[in-house]
Amino acid sequence: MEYLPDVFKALSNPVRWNMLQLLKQRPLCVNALTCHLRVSQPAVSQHLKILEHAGLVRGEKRGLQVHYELVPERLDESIAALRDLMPTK
Amino acid sequence: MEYLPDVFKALSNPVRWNMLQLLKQRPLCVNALTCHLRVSQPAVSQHLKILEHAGLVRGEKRGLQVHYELVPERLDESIAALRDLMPTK
DNA sequence: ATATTATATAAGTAAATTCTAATATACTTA
DNA sequence: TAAGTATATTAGAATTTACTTATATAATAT
Repeated sequence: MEYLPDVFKALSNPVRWNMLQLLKQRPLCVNALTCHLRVSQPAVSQHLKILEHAGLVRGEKRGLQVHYELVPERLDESIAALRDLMPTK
Repeated sequence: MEYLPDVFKALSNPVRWNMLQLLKQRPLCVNALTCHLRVSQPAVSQHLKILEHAGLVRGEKRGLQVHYELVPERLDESIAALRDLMPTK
C-alpha cells in the first residue's frame, strides 16, 4: 500500500481527472483525448505516463494508435484505502 | 464536485496521509501529531491547514490546544467520486 | 504584568509539477 | 525508400509544494 500517495497524486490534477472521466465510458487513443482537453499532445502523453505509473490506466497498442483504458482494480484499491480511513467501522 | 482535485491533492502527500492515519482512531492536538511525525510543528500546522481546506479534517479549540479530527462525510464523498469513475456499473 | 505553553503565520529556499516547442521514434502506406 | 500519421521524449521556463527558521498570536498560570 506504499504506492497510495502516487495514486492520489495522479488523481489530484484537474486535467488528469478529466482524462479519467473521458476514459470512464470507453478506451480512447491519445489523439482523441487531446481533442477533448485544453493542453497539447505532449502534455497528454505526459499525463498518461503518470496515470499509467500509478496503475490507473493501461495502454494497448493497436496499429498506429495506443488505446488507453481505466484499470478498475486500482480504483478498487484506492476506494478500499479511503474506506479504511473511515473512523466508524 | 469541483473541489475533488483539492481533496486528492491533500491525500497525495505522505506526511498528510500519515496524519490521517493517526487521526483515524481519535482526535489529536497539533503537538501530539508533531511527536509522531518527522517534520517540524509549523510544517504540521501547514499540512493541517491544507487538510482542513480540503474538508478532510476539522479543528476544535480546547483551551490551549486544538484538537483535530477526521471529517467522515468528506471521505464518503471522495469514495463516491472514485466509485463513480468505475466503468462497470 | 510576566512567563509559559500551544498553535499559527511569514519569509525564504530547494525541489517538484506542468506546461510548450522542438524533436525523436514507430508504424503504415504510396 | 520516402512521406505521413500517432505517440513519446527532451529541454527549458513558470508555477507550486514542502520544508525550516524566526516570529506572532492566544490562552493559561505565577
